[in-house]
Amino acid sequence: MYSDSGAGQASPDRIIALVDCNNFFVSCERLFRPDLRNRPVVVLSNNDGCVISRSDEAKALGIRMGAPFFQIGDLVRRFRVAAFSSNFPLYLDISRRVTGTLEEFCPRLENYSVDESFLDLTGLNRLYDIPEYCLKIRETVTRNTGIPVCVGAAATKTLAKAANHAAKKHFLPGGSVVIQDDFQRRRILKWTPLGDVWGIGSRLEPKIRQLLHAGNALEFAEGDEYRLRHNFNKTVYGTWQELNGTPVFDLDDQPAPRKQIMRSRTFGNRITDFEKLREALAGFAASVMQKLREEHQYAGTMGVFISSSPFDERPYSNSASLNLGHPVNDTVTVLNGMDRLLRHIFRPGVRYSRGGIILWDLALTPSYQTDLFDPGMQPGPDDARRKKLMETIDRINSRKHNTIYFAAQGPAAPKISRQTRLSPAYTTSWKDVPKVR
DNA sequence: TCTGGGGTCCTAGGACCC
DNA sequence: TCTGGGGTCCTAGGACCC
Repeated sequence: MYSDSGAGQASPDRIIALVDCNNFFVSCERLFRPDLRNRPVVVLSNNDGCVISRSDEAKALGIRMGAPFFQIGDLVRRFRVAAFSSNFPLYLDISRRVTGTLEEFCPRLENYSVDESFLDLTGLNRLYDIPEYCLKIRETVTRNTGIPVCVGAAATKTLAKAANHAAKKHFLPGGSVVIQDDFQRRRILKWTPLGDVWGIGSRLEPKIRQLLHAGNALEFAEGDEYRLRHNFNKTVYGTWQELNGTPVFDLDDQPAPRKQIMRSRTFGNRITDFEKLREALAGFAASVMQKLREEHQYAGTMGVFISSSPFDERPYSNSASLNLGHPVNDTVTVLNGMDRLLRHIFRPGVRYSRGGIILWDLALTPSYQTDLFDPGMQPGPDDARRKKLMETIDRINSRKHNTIYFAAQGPAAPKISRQTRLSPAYTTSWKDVPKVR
């Protein structure tokens, strides 16, 4: 993430654009439901628990990000708010289409999240007028995919974020803001509340406000460098430098393989029974191992965690981990490990509301060669059979999720959470493709 | 019995992001 | 009754070694 070299010595025409989809999950749902165009719409988290995406109309009603759905029941009924369970396969598919369009504009691109990409436009100012180019990106994405986006561009990622934020909040028209000189930089930063700066969250905001007497991004950027460096860590200092136009965070267009993978859910109903809990965790294990194999990785360490609701009178949570000896990618080994770990931390009488599996020490090879002289570490015929079995299961399940599952997952394997407001899988499942009459 | 400093490695916890 | 899921990075402090 940090520049290895040349931080602060970027070419004078370095320009990074951030393209951010507006209300992304809601916009995806609206693609196939044009009748929802001017209605308030929200998308809900797992178990239809919290609001995780809101249309402008829903925001105007005062529905907060993360609001528990059951708490806004009145608003939902009174204003006919359309609510959807989250449909991640759909959102991922649309996300890929957006990225595909962006690639036509810029070869160097970082997919920062499902709804945001950084584009390196450095050098293009010799061929194009950058503000015009950004507007064209915006129009083309919307035309090709139906998803509205905003664009912000500047010399650093943090400034591009601020510019994008300004475009989104309708500070400036056109849905695109480009910072090209110091006057524009100061103007945008003055409009940006401190807590909206990328990298400044709810814990740091009051501390910075107090120590640097800063209420907005400009006052933060002009705060005393010495005080800053002696009171905060280097990430905060990096953010400060970026607001002042010095690049610190590089474009990460070739992300390293991830370092951990996990699967966890809040259960649709509380679980007290050991067997039921084990079945739920077996489902997470199967899912996380499939993901691991998809990414051609092997795990060296696994962990299990379980907890009651934090709102319980006497909350309980615990976790345990296990060194797997050598990196593995077969589900059976992890299911056995999960069983051992769970027996260790399971406490009877607790109403469990959540659990999960984590894998660490990921590697791209099984690394049998750790000990050439120990025949126990060589791949044997069992490993080959196991490998073949996993490949077969993955191939079948890639066509239809959970067609084959492990006995440990129990008879109710696919149903751990409640999703009562799911939209059809318009783009990823043939049977749900909309029909033209 | 008491007494030193410096280095590395690991882990837990805290902060952030979307 | 009902409160998301999946990541990253940084730092402090303990264990251990010489």
